[in-house]
Amino acid sequence: MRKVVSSGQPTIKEIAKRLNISVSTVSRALHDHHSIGLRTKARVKALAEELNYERNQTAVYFQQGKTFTIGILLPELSEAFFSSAISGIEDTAYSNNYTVLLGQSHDDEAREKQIIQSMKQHRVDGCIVSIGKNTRNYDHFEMLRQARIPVVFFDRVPDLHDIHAVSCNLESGTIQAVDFLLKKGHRVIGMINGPEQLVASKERATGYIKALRKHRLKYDPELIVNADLTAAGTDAAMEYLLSLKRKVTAVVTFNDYVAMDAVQYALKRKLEINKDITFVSYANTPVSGYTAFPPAASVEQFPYEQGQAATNMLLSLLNGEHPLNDYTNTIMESRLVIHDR
Amino acid sequence: MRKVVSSGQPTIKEIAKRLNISVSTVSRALHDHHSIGLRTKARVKALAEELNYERNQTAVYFQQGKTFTIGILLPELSEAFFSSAISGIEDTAYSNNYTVLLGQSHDDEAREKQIIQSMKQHRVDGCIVSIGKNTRNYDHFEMLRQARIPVVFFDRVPDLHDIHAVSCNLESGTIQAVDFLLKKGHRVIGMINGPEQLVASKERATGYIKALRKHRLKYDPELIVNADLTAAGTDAAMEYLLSLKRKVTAVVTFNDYVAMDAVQYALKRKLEINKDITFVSYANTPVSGYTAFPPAASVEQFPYEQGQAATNMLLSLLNGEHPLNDYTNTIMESRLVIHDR
DNA sequence: GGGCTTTACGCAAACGCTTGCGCGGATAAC
DNA sequence: GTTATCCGCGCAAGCGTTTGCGTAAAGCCC
Repeated sequence: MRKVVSSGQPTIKEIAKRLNISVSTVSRALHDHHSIGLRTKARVKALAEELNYERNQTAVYFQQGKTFTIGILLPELSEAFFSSAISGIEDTAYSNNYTVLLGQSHDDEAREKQIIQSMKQHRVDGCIVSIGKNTRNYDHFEMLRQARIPVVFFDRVPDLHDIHAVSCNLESGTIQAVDFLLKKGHRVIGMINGPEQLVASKERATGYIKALRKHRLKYDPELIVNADLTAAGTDAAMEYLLSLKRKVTAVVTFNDYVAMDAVQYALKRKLEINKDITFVSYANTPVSGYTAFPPAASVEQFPYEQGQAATNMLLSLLNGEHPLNDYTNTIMESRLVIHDR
Repeated sequence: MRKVVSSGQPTIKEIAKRLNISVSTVSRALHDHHSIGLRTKARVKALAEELNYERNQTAVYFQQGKTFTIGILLPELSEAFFSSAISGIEDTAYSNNYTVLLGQSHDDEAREKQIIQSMKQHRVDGCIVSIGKNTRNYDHFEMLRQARIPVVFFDRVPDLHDIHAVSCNLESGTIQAVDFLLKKGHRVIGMINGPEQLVASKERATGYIKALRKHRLKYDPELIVNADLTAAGTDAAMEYLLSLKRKVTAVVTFNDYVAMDAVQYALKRKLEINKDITFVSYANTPVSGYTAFPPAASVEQFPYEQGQAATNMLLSLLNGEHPLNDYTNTIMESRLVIHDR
């Protein structure tokens, strides 16, 4: 017969043989099943302990069709926002006895699809996903749905209605941000927004517009520019904003990294930060506190908490506490954190 | 019999039945086994395609005793160094068809042990580990060895000889760093080092001493202080260094975060950075480029490359290309990156 | 003491897949 | 025409665990 790679790990079969009882009895004894006598239980447990027995989870997973594993798909692990989110996800997954399988898409749609495929093959119980900024096709998630694998999206959420999602209401944060700038006297406020298809970009834009309307100010579409979040893209966006006839005195940037790049560009153009031009941003990255010119304020998006919330939602889907087809979009409030008054 | 939770996913059994052939034939056909006729292969593949068949990996894992999964244990996912490292690990694992299971210890030894335990139960093929800064007991890794699960340590490596490890030679980097400061005229150089039991701390210390010796300068043990890497610990260390009789004009800090905290402390003490006091650090964190007072130089530790190297090493252990008991310590050279001349 | 329930355990199937081996039939070699 | 060779496929075991059901033995009540 086939060569068995004896891993040396003892099995319940082994225990059963040594004790002259059946494997089912051993299994039940180890699970404290009521129908097993106290003496047998004790003997089984003692021997298990002695042999250093450890349940073969792969066998259990296979048998039960459940892996107690959740897949996480993110664009980029090394981005601060996502690494905090992961941290939140891993923590709550861990305390619910789930483990976490990881994949990064690097914002590449093809790789995203492959990772989802691989997770499906791994038979993860569910997924937590933040889509890449270029992803426009959602077939791979549709496949997950057909395989009955629940997915919770967070932060970068596809623009669909029939999904589970956790995200931060950036509209309100944006309103706070623009309010803040208006109160400081700024009237021409630019915005470096992200890729158009991101829900987050839309929320920022509408927040921006609503804030202006609240103050009975006219909205000038020229002032919002969509960028690709790279340093070069940010430079181009800044160049554009500074080239407008109306003099831009403040800019709302997509996130703190964009803000840092924008600051660098402004410095190159000999502008004085917080005087000639003021920046307000998103993410409230801790390191920005150490920077030379941190944004005057930043919208905190609570990545760790978003991770927790997404995981909790997924867990309640997995436990059947929440019906799979009852799509909910948990929205967390963002909050403007003011660094410089 | 037991209720089967029909996941709807077709199995080879199903295919076999529909085609009136045996499961073994189907299995072999899908694997392009030479002993299966071309016609049958085609028929099987066509039907598999049509039914959207997908191999149940949990079954394969179980049957083969291999999971194509590697476990990663790190102190803190949200630390820039580690998130870069993860990124490198995930990338190389991915391109070798391995997936990645994740756990963070938060520098807590108990949690570290639990995670290792969980990974062992998950039957990961191998592990990549960076130990917590408080970990002093290595029993959990000994258990992995007994279970024949190879482990590659990286960055934070336990002080043992019979392990596989990838790390950065901080001694050479430290020599470069101290050289740099000496050439700038500094003669009293402090060092805020990490916890004593970390190998990295020892390397930093010996590098420091060797650099002085190279320049025929006497080594004053008072100038090296071990800290715990928290902001408070850094403050205390700075307070101590600044209280010495000999006036410290430069400080080598354990990493960029410590450097940032130290800078903040110095500012509070009304010291002028790069004049009254100069900092040199480790990690070369990208954000430090944006900070008001980046360290004058930083020792790059190549986290992404360390992650890659560790993964490659683990893979060659798993493929049997490298014997399990041939313990090697791959050492990558660190390199001083000078920001401010 | 007969019928009942309870206690404590064993039997065997099932989860989906891989693989060593056996075997019938076609083909090639002599 | 006989024997050796090879092709194409099926049989069945086995991976470790769980679990529905069957069943002895023991205990209970009247």
